[in-house]
Amino acid sequence: MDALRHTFEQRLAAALPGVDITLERPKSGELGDLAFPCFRAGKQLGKNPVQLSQELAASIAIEGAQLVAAGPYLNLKLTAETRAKAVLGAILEAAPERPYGFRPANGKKVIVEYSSPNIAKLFTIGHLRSTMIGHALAQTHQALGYDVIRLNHLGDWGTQFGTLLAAYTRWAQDGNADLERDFDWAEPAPDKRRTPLFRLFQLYVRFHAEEENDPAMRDEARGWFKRLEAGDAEARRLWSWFREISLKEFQRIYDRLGVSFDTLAQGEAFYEDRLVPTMQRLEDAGLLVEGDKGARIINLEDVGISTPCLVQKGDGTSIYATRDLAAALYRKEAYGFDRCLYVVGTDQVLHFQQIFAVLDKLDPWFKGRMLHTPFGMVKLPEGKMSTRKGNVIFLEDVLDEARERVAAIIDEKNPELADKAEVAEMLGMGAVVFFDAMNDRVKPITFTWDRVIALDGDTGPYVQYAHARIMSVLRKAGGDWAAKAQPGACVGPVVPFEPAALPADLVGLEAPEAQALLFELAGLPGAMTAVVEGCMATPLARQLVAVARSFSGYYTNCPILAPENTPTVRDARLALCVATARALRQGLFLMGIQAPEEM
RNA sequence: GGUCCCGUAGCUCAGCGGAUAGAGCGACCGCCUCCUAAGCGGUAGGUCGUGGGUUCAAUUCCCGCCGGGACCA
Repeated sequence: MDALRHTFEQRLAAALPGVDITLERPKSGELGDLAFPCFRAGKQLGKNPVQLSQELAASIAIEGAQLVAAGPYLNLKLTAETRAKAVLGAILEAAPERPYGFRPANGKKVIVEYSSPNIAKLFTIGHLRSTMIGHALAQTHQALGYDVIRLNHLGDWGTQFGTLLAAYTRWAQDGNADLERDFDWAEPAPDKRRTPLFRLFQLYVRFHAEEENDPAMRDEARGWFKRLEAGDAEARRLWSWFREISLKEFQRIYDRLGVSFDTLAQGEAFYEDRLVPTMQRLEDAGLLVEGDKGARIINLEDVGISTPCLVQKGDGTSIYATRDLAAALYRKEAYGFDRCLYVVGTDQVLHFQQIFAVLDKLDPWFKGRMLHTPFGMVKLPEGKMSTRKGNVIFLEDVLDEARERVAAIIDEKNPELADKAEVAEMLGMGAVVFFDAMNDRVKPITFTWDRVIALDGDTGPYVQYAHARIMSVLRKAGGDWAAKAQPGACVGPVVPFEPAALPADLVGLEAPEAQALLFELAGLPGAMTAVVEGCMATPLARQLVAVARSFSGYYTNCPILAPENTPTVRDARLALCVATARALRQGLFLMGIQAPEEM
């Protein structure tokens, strides 16, 4: 396909010297495979675009393709066979280490900072957004040849530890020091949540509830955080223990989600001893100004940000802006990146504008390298979720509920299925994770169970279903067909398949449904590029749906194993199945979703 | 009060300078003697919030206004 594109571009350039040639992808495969809109060229040459397109169609010839003038567009339409050969070849003959749509190393380094949960809090449905968007971005960048560093800026420092330390010493230390039992003042935790982390969370929630009526408690919490920052041994010991408890739980969730990081050791606390040098650098650069109550701030009015960046509070304690600055400076030294993505919610847009502006002032090197990828908050129909108030939807509850709903459907539709539990987990996850990617907009999401765990229509399970059906056909085809859609062990973003030879003859794929499927498969590399350019998984998710949808059309209209098919037709159609299965499996994997063999 | 984001079909959302504005859900009508009906086909449903401007071309870019949200104070 790339070769054909190149030829088309060259022919156009030869016919239109001095005109910039930008090709588009037509809206549908019926129009063609590549389109050249003649508006701009027409203007440059003083010609009517409709006429220009007709002239070009008549004067340019490309083997295996037809040039069609459609109004002001010049469309390159491949013959059924060329299209099949180009697309199937690109997928089936790809080297195992560089699947379809992947690119060779480009020497660029990208840091993706994502997930970043706070210690002592449980994952809510909100955390899924950062975690899975970040995961998909990391995977796709890697697929396109970037060197990716996956960082988790754990919230393991900050004033919330003051709260936690105060709450723990107040209510837990004597009676329940090891957090092994439920508290007698709290609702007993459901079985699956009877963990030390959940009890820490309960302490946190209780402290905030009682603090409302007792402002003195706020000072108590602040006092503990000061002790922690000052290196107080007891505060440190508890902090480190809380952290350990939390990390153990987090790891379990990450394992379930199939997400991993280069390190979990570079959370906020990691930068603690870099705060003083960072403040010094700001001071040396003459950026620090005295704010209200002895706070230290940096004015950003000259760069169009009216709110100054607060880097140290009046009481001398640090704030997360300082830690983000220290982190960025450290990352420059340690990694020397080309791009640093922060997958953090829209509520932090001002914060990152400020951080990036301060970095620009401090060191021009940062200019253009820092990028905030904001995503909308998850809200409940009754309003904002609040961990403090305890009205939250926990991520694990959503995943469990999704799994149960899927299991019920399996019992109804395919009770004989082996590995029921495993498949239910795959599909449940597929539903929840895919939903999130389909809605990757800056707009907030209102959580309702039926929306987030939808299983019909444009959903993860729909794409997974297409894959399962293909595998079923391939199994029935016998021979080594099923094996051709069976990958080796995944490495990074790569789902490795052994190269498979194209059938010698590709007749049997002339039907519009087969051609439409080929067209959508051809759109996947572009979708991957769009993920990296737009920093969102949405284009990939939508292209996968388009592939799955056109596969359904192909499946219903082009019988693959029908006895009346000649072996040639059968083989060509099976080859398209294998290619589709490979593409779907790889695409889903980039998003962190597994493709089942059967469902 | 200031800054930023969002207003597209009954609902949830794509599209974000160009070819007849697309999906899913919901509604209605069809399709399992045939490779998994978690599916497929069809019908109904839109002055792309609103008023200007830029352009050969605006749902898409710019400005005002009206609604909704976020952040800062």
